[in-house]
Amino acid sequence: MKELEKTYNPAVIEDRLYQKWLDSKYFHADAQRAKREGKKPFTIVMPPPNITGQLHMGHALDNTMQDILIRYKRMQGYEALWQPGTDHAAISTEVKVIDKLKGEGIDKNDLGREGFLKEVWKWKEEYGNRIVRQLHKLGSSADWDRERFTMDTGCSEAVLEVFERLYEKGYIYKGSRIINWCPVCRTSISDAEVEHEEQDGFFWHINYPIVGEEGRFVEIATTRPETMLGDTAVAVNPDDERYKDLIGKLLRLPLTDREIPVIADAYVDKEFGTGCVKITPAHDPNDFEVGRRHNLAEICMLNDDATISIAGKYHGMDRYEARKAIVEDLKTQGLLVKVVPHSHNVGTHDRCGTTVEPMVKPQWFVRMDEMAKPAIEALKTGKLKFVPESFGKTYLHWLEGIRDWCISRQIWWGHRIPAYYCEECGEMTVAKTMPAKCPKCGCTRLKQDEDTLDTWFSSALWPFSTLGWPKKTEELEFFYPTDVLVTGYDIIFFWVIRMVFSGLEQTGECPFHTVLIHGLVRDSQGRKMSKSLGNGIDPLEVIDKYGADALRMTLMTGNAPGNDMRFYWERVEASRNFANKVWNASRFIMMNIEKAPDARAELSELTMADKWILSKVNDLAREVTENMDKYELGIALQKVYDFIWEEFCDWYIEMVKPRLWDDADTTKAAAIWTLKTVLIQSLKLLHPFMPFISEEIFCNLQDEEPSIMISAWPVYREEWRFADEERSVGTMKDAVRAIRNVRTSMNVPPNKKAKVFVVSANEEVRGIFEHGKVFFATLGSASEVIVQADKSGIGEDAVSAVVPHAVLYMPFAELVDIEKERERLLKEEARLAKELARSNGMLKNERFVSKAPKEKIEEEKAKLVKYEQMMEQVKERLAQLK
RNA sequence: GGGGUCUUAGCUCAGCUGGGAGAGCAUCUGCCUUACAAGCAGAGGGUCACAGGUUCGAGCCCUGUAGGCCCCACCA
Repeated sequence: MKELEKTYNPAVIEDRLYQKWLDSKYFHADAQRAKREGKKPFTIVMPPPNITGQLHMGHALDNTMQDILIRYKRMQGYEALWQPGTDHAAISTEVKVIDKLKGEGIDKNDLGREGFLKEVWKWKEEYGNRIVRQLHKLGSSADWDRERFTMDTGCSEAVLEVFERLYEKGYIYKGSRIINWCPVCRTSISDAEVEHEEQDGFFWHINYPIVGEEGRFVEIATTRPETMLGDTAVAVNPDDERYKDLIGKLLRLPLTDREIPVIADAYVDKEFGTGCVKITPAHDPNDFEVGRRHNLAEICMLNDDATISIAGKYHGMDRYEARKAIVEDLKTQGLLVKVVPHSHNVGTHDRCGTTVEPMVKPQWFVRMDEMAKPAIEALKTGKLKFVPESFGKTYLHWLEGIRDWCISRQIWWGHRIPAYYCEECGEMTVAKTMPAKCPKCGCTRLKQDEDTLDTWFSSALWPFSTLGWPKKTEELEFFYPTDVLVTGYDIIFFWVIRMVFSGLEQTGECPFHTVLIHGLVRDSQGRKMSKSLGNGIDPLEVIDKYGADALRMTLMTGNAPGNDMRFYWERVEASRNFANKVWNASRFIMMNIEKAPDARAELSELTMADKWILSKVNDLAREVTENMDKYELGIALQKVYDFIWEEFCDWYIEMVKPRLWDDADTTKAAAIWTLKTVLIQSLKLLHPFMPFISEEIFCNLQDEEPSIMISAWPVYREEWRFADEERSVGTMKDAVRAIRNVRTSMNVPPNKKAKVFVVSANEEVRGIFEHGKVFFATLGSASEVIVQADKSGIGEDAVSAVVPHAVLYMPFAELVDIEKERERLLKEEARLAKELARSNGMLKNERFVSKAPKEKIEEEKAKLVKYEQMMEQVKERLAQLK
């Protein structure tokens, strides 16, 4: 056992302990060993952070929650695997490396595909592990020996396997369809990657002249006038009486030499706008559908960088530049009817914020209709659960309206699509490796598809690809399906849903049974932490200043699943203070153990107080376990906190002090044994939340076990249940509080000790107070405690306090203020009267007595008796004071 | 347009299956009491958004209203 410093200093302890845990392989899960030892698996896959990432508060929260669950289950005797790894983060990484190269004066295209990829891998080697090291600082007990990367050989193999399987099943197809295009990143993106934001814009009303009818026009309204260059029709509702005669006629498309037809389609809303809609099949998702229904041409009028591709005046202009010019020209020609302010939704790319352009391009898609079904079923049958449950609705809602998933990206960093084209006949072959020759014409010149896969395609396989799938590994067999997935509500669509349908499709199993959702960590004003606002708080800074335990505790207290939270430094301080409290209580206990290193005690030798606290910590273990099992981590931590600070430190330790100070006390050994036992139990319950401080104290406190993290989680023990002692100490606490109250209200200085008379007609109660005498000295500044059945020997100059079943008298002679005491008693009388009224009201209510459960009625009756007795005492005392 | 969620002490938030309103911070009053002033003891402070309903009993369940936040959605 070592001497501990006076204040807790996390900095010197945390790195050392983390290294010890790593060296001891405590984080490592082993299927073989587990099977040998008959252990059951408990598995969590870590959401792989991007290799471009830096640890932020979201990661800190996410990983703290996972670590808590993993440490808890590990202590419960499960073979707990926390599978870590990183994500290649396709677009994010590519953009980052392009930027870096740009800074060095290098253009991506000059390097070529091979050269560029080399640069990205170099970048990954250099920076890709940064976030992993940062996760270490947090205390994450992930199995780093199994760390994976979405583009390592195994995960890539899984990607190829899945792609091939889905292609052969017809679930993956290539087609020319309308997709979201990011003109800055120059790639397609999926629907989920588009963020909609409300923007103020305009409605431009434009006249399209009717061919052959001089002076007659069709008025359309648009928010994107430049797209008219791609118009191939104007549509009206077939039932719209106003335009019936127009259907089939031709219009002259202004600013072009083209003529376009008026068509009828039910998609058009008669009530909205002018009732006439310009149709641009190549640049609007609705128009695209209309166009396909009517066999309209799809005229692409934009280049990949959103400049105008159509030959003529506007060629090469940026889309917004062109918009201005076109509006100007229409005005000049007198075709612009009016401009109306109009706010509408604009889609932007979530990575770069650029307004996306819908475009028709040949892309790869995953058909979703069939695969969505089992994923929906999984939730409905309870195979999959969300915590909190309400997110299940979000999940269902999205799956039920799901559209095909665009998986191809026009970037280089990522898994290249395993499709090969014959340069001779154009035949396409999908295969894991390049075929030796074209299966159709036998030509040996084949070329791989240029596109790569959406980064979420590989992370969708994460729960099983990391365990060796498609190989039937021992790990996969033992640890899969995993148990809990912890993540923020913001990536349910991106990731959770895709993991579920991929897992069900490829392995036949739901990849996890529970999805534990957390919210966002916001700044103190409730704003999202963001780079642009500069309001982010670096978790590493918090760890530096206050320790990882304090950060973890801050993130876990007062936080319910799925709810956002705000970050306050004051809360970190409160957490740090708690760590210090634990530290000092332990220091106190160790000092006393040193004085009596061999203290041991049998349960029968324990005093009332010892049994009380043992019983309390026993209850705590049961309750905390229940909360943990229900994922109520915040509540569990709150209970541990309250127990340690209030019950253990403020009450028990104080109660025990006189026994420790008295060399002749025969119950000293029992006290020391109890202190140590209760502390160890508390530390174990605290460990998942605050792993470092609990480990440090645990190891200093005893030599039998090497680490708290592999010690056994406390279970409820019948022999530690002491209901009588819990009640008795409850009575004692009431009495002590009453004494303190009286003293404070009389302004009695703490150093002025006073005799306390306890008067109770109840023999049992007198017995309790006799037992409790010891700790009245420190807790109630009592110089002496005299327990008796009546008031004999107590002078008129004593102050009184009524507690259940007893009245306390303190002779303060010169300090006594009859008026003040009367005030206190009257206040108490009023309070009791209220309680009695409530209690009586309930018990006299026939319907309550006949319908309420028995134990509730009994409970109420007991309260009534207690209050009646106290009321009697108060009245008696008041009468005396007259 | 659809869905979700929130409204509880001055501030930030807990409150598990309905059974006497809680925490942290802040405020006020005493204390350097031999583990801890990052502490100890005490105090004040709430028509649990509003209106109905179910129930013996509602912060909790149901309906509606108001306000806030979020997500989804192809009204040009």
